[in-house]
Amino acid sequence: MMSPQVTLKTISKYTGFSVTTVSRALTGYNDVAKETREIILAAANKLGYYPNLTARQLQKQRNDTIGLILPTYGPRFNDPYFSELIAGIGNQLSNFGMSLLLSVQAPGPDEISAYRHMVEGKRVDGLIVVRTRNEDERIKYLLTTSLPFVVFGRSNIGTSFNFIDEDGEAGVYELTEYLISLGHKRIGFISAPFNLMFANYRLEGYRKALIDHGIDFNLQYVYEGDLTRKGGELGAKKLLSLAEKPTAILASNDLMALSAMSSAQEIGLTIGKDLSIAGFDDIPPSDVFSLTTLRQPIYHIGCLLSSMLYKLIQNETLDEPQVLLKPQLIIRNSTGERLVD
Amino acid sequence: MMSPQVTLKTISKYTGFSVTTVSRALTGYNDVAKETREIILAAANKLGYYPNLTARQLQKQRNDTIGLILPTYGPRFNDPYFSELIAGIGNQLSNFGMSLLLSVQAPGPDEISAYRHMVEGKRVDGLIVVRTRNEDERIKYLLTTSLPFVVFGRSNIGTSFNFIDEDGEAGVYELTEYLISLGHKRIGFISAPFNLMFANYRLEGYRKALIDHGIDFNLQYVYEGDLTRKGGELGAKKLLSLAEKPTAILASNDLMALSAMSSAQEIGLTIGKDLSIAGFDDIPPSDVFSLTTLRQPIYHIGCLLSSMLYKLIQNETLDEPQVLLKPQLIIRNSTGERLVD
DNA sequence: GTGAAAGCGCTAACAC
DNA sequence: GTGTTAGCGCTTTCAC
Repeated sequence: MMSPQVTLKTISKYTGFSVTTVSRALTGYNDVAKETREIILAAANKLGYYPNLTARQLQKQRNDTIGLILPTYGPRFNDPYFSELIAGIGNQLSNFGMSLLLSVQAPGPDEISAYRHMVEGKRVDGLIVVRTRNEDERIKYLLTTSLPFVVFGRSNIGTSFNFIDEDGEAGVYELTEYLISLGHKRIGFISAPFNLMFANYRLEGYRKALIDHGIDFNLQYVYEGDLTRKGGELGAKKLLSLAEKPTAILASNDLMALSAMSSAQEIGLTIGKDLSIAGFDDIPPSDVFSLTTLRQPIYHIGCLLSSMLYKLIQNETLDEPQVLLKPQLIIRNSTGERLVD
Repeated sequence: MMSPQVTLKTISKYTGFSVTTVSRALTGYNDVAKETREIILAAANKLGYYPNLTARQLQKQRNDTIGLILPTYGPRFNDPYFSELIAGIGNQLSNFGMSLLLSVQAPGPDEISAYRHMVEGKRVDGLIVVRTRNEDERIKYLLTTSLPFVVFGRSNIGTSFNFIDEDGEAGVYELTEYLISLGHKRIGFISAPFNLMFANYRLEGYRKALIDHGIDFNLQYVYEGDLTRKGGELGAKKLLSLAEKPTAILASNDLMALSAMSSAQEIGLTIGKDLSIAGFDDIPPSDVFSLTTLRQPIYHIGCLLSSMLYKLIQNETLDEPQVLLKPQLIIRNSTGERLVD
């Protein structure tokens, strides 16, 4: 209960062996007499010894902990897939006996402080950066330190770094091409905020597919959404109020796609017939609503991020320091042949 | 860059003052000469000093960190609202200058080890327990330690502890009553796994409302789902294959409600007319699909959990050690008057 | 005001 | 094999 902490010293006094010997016996050194070890183990067990991890960390200059700072805003602004990502990162980490130190910090002036706190306060052995942005200052900062880190996403900072990313461009290209093959010519695009790197890749896939098939890329058909329900709704409204309405709409994430879907239904359109809709992510409800989408193996990405970082921390070199995963096109009923003009 | 760590000693040597004085100047003690402080501050700044948090923790016997162990399984088994909860916990925590140590550990034999690791390894100043279960052993364990902790959810362990929970029973009672008021008499219930406490409260609200309105509580109308899409689908199929089909279905969470909705639509039922459906949580897509549901202020609950725990850690007493929040009934179009027999 | 000394709990180098 | 000593970087008595 409120018992004073049991330390090596306690066991040392109890058994008569020195603190050093106790330490060695407990950490499994083999230059300890078998009998001694047994005595010490028994005592430790009896007294309920558990090593003080902080002390060990200070001594070893290693925390067995990695950091993750979630760039999230207030309520309802969180990607549901962050939990999936964290689950992947965390599960893999526990295989390595490491833990995750997590902070939540909205992008802005305090963000780098949060990074400094972890890095310069020597709280973590490595860091994972997620949701990259244009000229990402977090990455720039980390490059000035010697701390190992891996990034989920790419960024145009002019220096190379270790990352894993989904190939949004290739994915959306394939999806757009699929829509074109269904006869669609006017395809709207509800984008994520342009300062997010993935938004650009996805948009680019869309643009290229259009061009490659002789369709004009027209900014009128692009709406910059905010990744939330609201964004999808506003995007759908704007695109569907154009004189020459799109017959298909692509959204940069499923949440916006789903809400665009619902907006369209409200004004009487039948999805997959009057209007085709597709998203990106394949979050659980997408399946439920038969949304055509691109699946990101987000849990798996989390595992991979942990593994890569762990290797870096162990000073191993990565055989694949930059991984690009192709998302999988999942065709469901929200997309269909162009029937209207 | 790879520069050796700048410590108090470095500054001490650089300025000629003792380590003690440097420490006092930097932590803002006022018994340091103004001039001395300025010299030291300047040096610290110039050398890029940042305190080693691990060392400080060891000395202070305090980590400014709280722990959270996510009881989650593999991919696709994660409640999307965990990210919302974490965002709330984390954001509030940073207001207190504290961080969050997070582990992921599926329920099972290793789970308590994960708790012991945090608690007995003295890695955290307090702990948050989420998703309570019957006879929750995690809580039992924590009660044997002297570590402050708060729980999201209640449990029948026979001892009282600090918690915050949503009043699932009252919520579902109100919702069931609402359905009854619409004329529904045969109401199906897709439950969460019975070992989860919240499942029982919600089921109980349903049961009581039926009884109170003279409707038999019949276990045939209850299906134990697994909280995933699949559970909702199987639940809907089972319930809708009964000889006396329900005219309304309640689900213990939105994800199951949404997939039940979709299953029903597939066999030609119009939601809100032929069949009413309601859920619990109000996750983002629920809004989109006009699902009647009970809203849990999950982000806010996260904030509250942090605040409560912080107070406990500061040795303050809680004026409200056990909080029960009434969820808010959100009526949308998935529920309507009973039209069929 | 400032410094010397001790100690948080642990590990590691070196002796014996 | 085991103990002594030192030290990770910090804070905190206690002198002066």
